[in-house]
Amino acid sequence: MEETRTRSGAGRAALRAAAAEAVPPSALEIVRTRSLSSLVAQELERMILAGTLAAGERLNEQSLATRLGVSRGPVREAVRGLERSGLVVAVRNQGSYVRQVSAEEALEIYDLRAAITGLACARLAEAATPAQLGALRALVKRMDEARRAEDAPAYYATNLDFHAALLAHGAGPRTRRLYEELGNELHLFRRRALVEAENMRESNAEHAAMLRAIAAGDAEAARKAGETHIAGGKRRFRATDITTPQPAASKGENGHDAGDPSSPPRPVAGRRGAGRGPRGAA
Amino acid sequence: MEETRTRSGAGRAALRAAAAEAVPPSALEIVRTRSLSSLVAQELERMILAGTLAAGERLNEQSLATRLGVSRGPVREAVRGLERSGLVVAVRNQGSYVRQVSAEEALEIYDLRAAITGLACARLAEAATPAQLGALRALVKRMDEARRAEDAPAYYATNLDFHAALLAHGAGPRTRRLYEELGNELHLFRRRALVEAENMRESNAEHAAMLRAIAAGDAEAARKAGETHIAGGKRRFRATDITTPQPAASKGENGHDAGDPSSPPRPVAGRRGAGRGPRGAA
DNA sequence: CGACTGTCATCTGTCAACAGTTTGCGGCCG
DNA sequence: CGGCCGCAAACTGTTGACAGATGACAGTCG
Repeated sequence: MEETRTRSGAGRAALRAAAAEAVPPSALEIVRTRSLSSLVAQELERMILAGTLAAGERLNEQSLATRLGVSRGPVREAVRGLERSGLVVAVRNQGSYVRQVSAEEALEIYDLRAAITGLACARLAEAATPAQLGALRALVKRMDEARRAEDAPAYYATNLDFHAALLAHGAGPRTRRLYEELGNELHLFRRRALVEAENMRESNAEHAAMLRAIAAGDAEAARKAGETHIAGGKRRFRATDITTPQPAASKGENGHDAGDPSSPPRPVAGRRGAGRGPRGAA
Repeated sequence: MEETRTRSGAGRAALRAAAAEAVPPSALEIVRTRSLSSLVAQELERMILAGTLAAGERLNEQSLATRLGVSRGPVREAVRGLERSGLVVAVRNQGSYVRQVSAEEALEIYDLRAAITGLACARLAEAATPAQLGALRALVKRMDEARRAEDAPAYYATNLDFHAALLAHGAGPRTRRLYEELGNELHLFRRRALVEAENMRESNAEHAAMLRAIAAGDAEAARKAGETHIAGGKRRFRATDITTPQPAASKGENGHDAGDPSSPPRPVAGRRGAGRGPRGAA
């Protein structure tokens, strides 16, 4: 394809249309507010979380730019942002790769989410309104119905709503953003399906326990119930993932210090250039 | 020079040899490893945290580029990264500003750090080695000496070491990074001096309590002690900052939902362009 | 004397081009 | 026949240049 750098206007229009689809309120208005870089970043993040860009995959700037109908500049800026967010890792003169989250990191993220959920539950136990409690109860009830009907997708969706409501009422905006970012990182685990796997009965029983403690105004119990719930998810996650190194015995030296925080630049699958291969082939 | 792309093989070997030899210090070698964008980002972050770029200050891309001796491209990429990190906020066609952290956000960050510290303490209570315990004890002892000598700077530095050691032994790399980022954000509070203000006696007593619980292997008590310590810092912070809205009475509706997560683009002080004024005037 | 509008300089957003490096493939020598 | 060298291509890193927008000053009208 030779349209690499010819008509950028058409491509941009395409991007605008794609971006406008998901947002009913205004059309070209968002373009006046958001810069191309941010739109590209949003789109890349969506692609990564949706799996269109798989974990470990290499990001070709030129290809992405052409695909989105923009120049390489905005793409580079967006990738830099995503790098800071921890969604991609970059190696100089080599390229950027969608980050791969190891099992250890996934478990660590579970711990963080547990702490945050516990924090929100404790806050909620101290200052929850009857309306908020009612909303949470309704969500638990909906999950129970989904569980009875064995409707896993519905349960999963409502579960997300429940946790979102928990954070919305019991935590500030910064905490919510952090929780969301951690959730996104969890999606980069090599087998993301594990993240969504849940034992509905066990899980919802824990939800109910959290709610009871919150309603009782027992901050300490609520915090613990929240932490336990996420720890349960972590346990179910670990039980499913056979390759996870169970820390079982070695309690002495918890060698957290080893290794890089982000996964190394291992090229993984996928070749880079086609060498001197025929470039005109269509 | 016409040798642009002639002997890449020999040049490569030579460069590799040079790279292998000149490992210890840092020369122009870092430039070969890190990209300009990352270096600029690092420098900007340093400037922001050091106060060279004050909170609310506007970032002029051209000025920064000239000052750092690079083009605007790397600067823009770096700023995008810092924007994702939450250190700056950007408004389209208007510029980027060093983020201003409100009192509410600062308090929220304190809560998050408390949860993280509690997590690390609990982990440590379950799996701390005698060597780690000894190191922590030594730090507490050093702080006590600094307190007796009323050497606030020394106390502050050792306090940082103590918390760093806590995280290094009791948490994973992701947790440590998060803790550091939250600390950086705290530095963006309008009166950053408050963050560093500590009641040395009270603070170190809490350190000792944390250590006791960890040594006793009581994870729950250790977690609580860690949380209490940061909560104490939060309390001291709030007591000093008179403008903080004490949530005292209104327990009913905790309206966390209001407002943007990041401070608005308020232009704050500092004019932008000089208009059509005489530019040559000295 | 106050409010409004026109004009302009500065800055950001974006694009296109240049330079350097890494990498794969083909050929050559041992 | 295997390993090494050299070439070539693609890709990233960086720079410079161009358009659009923003904000402010200055003149003018009510």
